[in-house]
Amino acid sequence: MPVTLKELAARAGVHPSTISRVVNRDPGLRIAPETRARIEALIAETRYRPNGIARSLKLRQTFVVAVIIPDVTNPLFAGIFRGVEDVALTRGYNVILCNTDNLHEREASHLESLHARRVDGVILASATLADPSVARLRQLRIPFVLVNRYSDTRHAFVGSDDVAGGRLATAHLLSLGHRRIAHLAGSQKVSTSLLRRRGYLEALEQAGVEPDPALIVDGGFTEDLGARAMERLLALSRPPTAVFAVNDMAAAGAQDVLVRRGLRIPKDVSIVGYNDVPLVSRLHPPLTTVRVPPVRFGQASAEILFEQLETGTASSRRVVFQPELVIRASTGPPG
Amino acid sequence: MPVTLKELAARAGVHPSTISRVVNRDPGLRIAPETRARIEALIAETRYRPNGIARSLKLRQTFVVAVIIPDVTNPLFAGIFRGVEDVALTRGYNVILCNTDNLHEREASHLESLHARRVDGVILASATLADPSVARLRQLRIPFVLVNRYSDTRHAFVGSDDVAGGRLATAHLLSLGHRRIAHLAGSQKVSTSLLRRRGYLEALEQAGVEPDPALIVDGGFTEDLGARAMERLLALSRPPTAVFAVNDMAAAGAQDVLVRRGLRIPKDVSIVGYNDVPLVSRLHPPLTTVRVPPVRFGQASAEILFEQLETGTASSRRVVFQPELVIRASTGPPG
DNA sequence: CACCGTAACACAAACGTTTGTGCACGGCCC
DNA sequence: GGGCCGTGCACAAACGTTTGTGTTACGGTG
Repeated sequence: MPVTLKELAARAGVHPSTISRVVNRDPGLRIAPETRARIEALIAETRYRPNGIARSLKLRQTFVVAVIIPDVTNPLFAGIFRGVEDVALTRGYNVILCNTDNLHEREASHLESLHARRVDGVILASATLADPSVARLRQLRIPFVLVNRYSDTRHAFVGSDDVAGGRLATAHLLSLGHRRIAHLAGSQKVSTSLLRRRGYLEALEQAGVEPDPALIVDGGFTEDLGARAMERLLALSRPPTAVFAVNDMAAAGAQDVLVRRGLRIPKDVSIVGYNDVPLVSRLHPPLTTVRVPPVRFGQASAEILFEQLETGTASSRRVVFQPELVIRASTGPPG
Repeated sequence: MPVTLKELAARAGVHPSTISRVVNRDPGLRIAPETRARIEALIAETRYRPNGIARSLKLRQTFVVAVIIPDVTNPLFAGIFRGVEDVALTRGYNVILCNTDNLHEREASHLESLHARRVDGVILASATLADPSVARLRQLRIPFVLVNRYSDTRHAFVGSDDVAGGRLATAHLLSLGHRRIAHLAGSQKVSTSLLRRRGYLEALEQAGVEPDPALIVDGGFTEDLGARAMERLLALSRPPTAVFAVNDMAAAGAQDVLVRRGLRIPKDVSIVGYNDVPLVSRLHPPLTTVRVPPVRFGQASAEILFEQLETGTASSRRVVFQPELVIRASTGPPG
């Protein structure tokens, strides 16, 4: 049971409020130097730390923010978290991490819990399009910023230009001479997937190649789902010569089935991923991918959040980074 | 500004304590069915959620635990986090995540902050041998459990048998015929590194091969450090025919320099990693490694922590999992 | 009819802070 | 010597709960 203000006050022979003021360096405090010295000595001696709970209750501020993501196990989201933690620490904040596994129900349940805890703000990386959770956040008047994905364009958001990313990847394949380019799309309920697909379509159109619906397969974000999608593509009468995957894990899954089938990459099939997560540069062959800066996502979103906390007004700032194509050995001219 | 107990009480025409008791389903509460109905309707209508801060202050319990790890970006620690979050959620707990980057200072600073917040418990995955933070945790009387690494053997701990893991990896290489087996050791300040190295030495001894100090190079846990260590090994007059790395990232780094030098794996050099993180199975060649169950680490440690919270007594339970060798294509007989 | 038990609540203190205001005392000025 | 001002604190309310202990009214009992 740690020391309390009252106990310190009793030992110092002063009123608790006095202790409080020296702890908080109240600028309006007029105090005798010797009294202050006595109190400070006592504080140091007892290693007194104010009870954050009581403090929060009084101040109506918890100095805690939460980040909600689909899954930390995904390096993209882990990076985002690092970014927000970085800036949160400099402000004396701690951060609660919530994984949703892309389940709306879990997201909603986390939200209620975070509300009950009165977190000062939320950074949401798991938003789906028209996500009911963001409506709830507004209703609860919890400051928040969307990151990586957005639910609609009215809210503060930081991410990257996914349309441009999709275009980048697809244009790269087109420039290599590919015409039958497949797309391993993610869930169309999330903005990133939707936009990358749009970028894909735009690039095709711009190159004058007619998109083939059969070449667009809705998969998911995991190795497993990427692999299954790839299998469906290979079953086609005219399989693609290249595939653009919605993320690196799906690409890795696809790559795996290609290798198992004895197909050569990029000779038989070129492949490009998205995110540039660790180790994809060491795949066989090293994966061409679109790089985004997850840590900066986190930092920027945290900064916007704190801005909101300071001004007390919801912002609708949008900061979008430009993705970067990193060309490795998984792409080449069609054989 | 959310509804408070008092407001509800006023609107329901009862005393706040009554509302509190129905919210908390106080078993000793005798209440008129109609009053209860009225209150429950009001609760539902206003979506009232008790202020967790006030609750925590009164109950002296925050229902928050913290997980302290070196870096979430490492899938091992991400997995541990998922494990603890899983079980924490079922108990109505949220979890704060803290990254230390293996910096004692950051660890200590996090600890003070967590103490000020009065978290109910801590799960520490970043402990070094004789870690001062562990001493501090005891001093602060914060229930905690060590995971993956330990600081000394007196405290609750969950992890795996790293000596066995080191033996497993080394014995595998020995059985393939290797005699000059190098070890990319991590920091000898952390138990995992120390123990894996011990396992390595034990296996050598058991096989009757004299360990060569030149073949043991202290590196670190990153790709970069693994790469540099590998370079030093290759500069030796008699380089090793196999290397056992303290973790997968170091192994990947080592693998990269081997490939760049035009050496064939496993023909020229065999390599084995540790942890079996995602994608190492898709490296070129797929990495032989020692698998540990990070999520179960997290779950088990959380369960021990909650056990301590319930009984109110510090435990010194140790649960250790047996690591598993998974043999892939990065290991083979010496060429 | 006095008494008691019980149902159905109300009361108030406490958790550990923060902060606006109040107050006593001493010194200075005129 | 009275008034005034500044210094150095003390006082108390408030933040939103929880919970042990009253308190009231009513119905039943002997």
